[in-house]
Amino acid sequence: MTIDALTSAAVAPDTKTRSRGRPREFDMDAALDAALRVFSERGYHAASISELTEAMGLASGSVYKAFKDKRGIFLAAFKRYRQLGRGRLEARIAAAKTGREKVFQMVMYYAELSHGEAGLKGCLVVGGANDLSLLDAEAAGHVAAAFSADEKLMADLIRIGQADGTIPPTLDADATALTFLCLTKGFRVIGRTGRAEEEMMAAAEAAMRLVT
Amino acid sequence: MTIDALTSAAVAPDTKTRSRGRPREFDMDAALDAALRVFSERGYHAASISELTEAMGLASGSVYKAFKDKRGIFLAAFKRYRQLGRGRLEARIAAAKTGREKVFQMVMYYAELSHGEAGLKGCLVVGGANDLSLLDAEAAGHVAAAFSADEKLMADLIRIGQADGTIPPTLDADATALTFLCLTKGFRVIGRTGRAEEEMMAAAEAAMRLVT
DNA sequence: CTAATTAGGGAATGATCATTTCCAAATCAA
DNA sequence: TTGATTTGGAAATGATCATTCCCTAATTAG
Repeated sequence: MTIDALTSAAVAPDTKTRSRGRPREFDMDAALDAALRVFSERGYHAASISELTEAMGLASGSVYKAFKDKRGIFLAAFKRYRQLGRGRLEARIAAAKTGREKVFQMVMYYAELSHGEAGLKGCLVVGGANDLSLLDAEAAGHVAAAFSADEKLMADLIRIGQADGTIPPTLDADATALTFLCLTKGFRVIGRTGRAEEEMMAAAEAAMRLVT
Repeated sequence: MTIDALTSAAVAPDTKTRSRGRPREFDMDAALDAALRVFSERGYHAASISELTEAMGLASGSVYKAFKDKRGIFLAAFKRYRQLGRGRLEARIAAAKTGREKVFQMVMYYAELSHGEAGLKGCLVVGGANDLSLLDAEAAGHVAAAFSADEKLMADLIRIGQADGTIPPTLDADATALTFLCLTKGFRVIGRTGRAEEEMMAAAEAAMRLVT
């Protein structure tokens, strides 16, 4: 599934095309960054429209011009969160040379997001899985797609390592990819309780035994 | 921290001592089981008092006689959830002979909770970490204590394995215990998206490389 | 038996929530 | 310029939420 498929019709407006009428004054990306922060820290249900609008620097009326409803804000913020995160992750992976090192960089990426203050603020995808999986089938689909994308990426990296000789060819790449997926999402859960950087780094290092 | 320390004063009443006045008619444990199901499936904030009281088979007035407030219901349900889960986990571990097998049983315990319908319903501790970590310091403390207890238990099991020769003595028991903790809580997150039993079992098997 | 106490439950209560309405301001099409 | 269109924003709206009140019922203490 592509990330473009994330936005359902009329949930969020076009960011670029010039249309008639008064032009939008606020920066959509900045507003979504603010919204995403509120949703991530407080969770979907505890994030009130007043908190969202205040963080976004907009009146509620303006928000409802730009988004269909609270769910629409969430879905748009979720899409942006995935795009930004995926970009940062891919840049790190590209800089690593071997398959094994790419796997390590992916694990480290999530470990580094999961300690200290950043860790306390949580992950929008993990939060979405908790808050919406049984209540919103479409949102649940986006969450599952985000997990699947990570799982597939990790499986690809493992196979690269198996091809270049840095990961044993005998291990089950798909099963190990799911193990790594659970591990990295678990980092984000444990990170919400406030963990030291050294602890998370050590856990990431220990995890590399999975591909040894 | 002991599990007894979970209940703050006046949050939930004594279950046993006979007092004056009309005796309680409902079964506290059954009511808490119902409440923890609602909290686990819907999350703390999406669980309304009406849903809770309906599931518990009580009127709202009766619930507020037995608990201080919604938070009190949650804390009592959380305490019961931990007690029940810990008991089941310890029974499984006790049945295993070697340290390595005890570790495997602990991983399998969480893997089995994380597939199919049970997996979709989520984990109250993981949900608590997501819903309350930044909003309720006391609840956050209970969540952190639950994680710490699992982490310590896992570290103990690894050391048993290192002592009986089933786990390499060279590996870092504490770091690996945290890795396993993240992994098992990640199981519960991924389980919310609906995973097949075979997938989760394979991921649990693959995870045993961490102690190989 | 009577008074005190506690539980059960349904009907208020007041706060907060998501959403809508309405009007002024800014742009485009003609 | 004029009209249509869209945004910004403050105030209103109606629903839902957690919580309290109040009355009845069941028990214990004396």
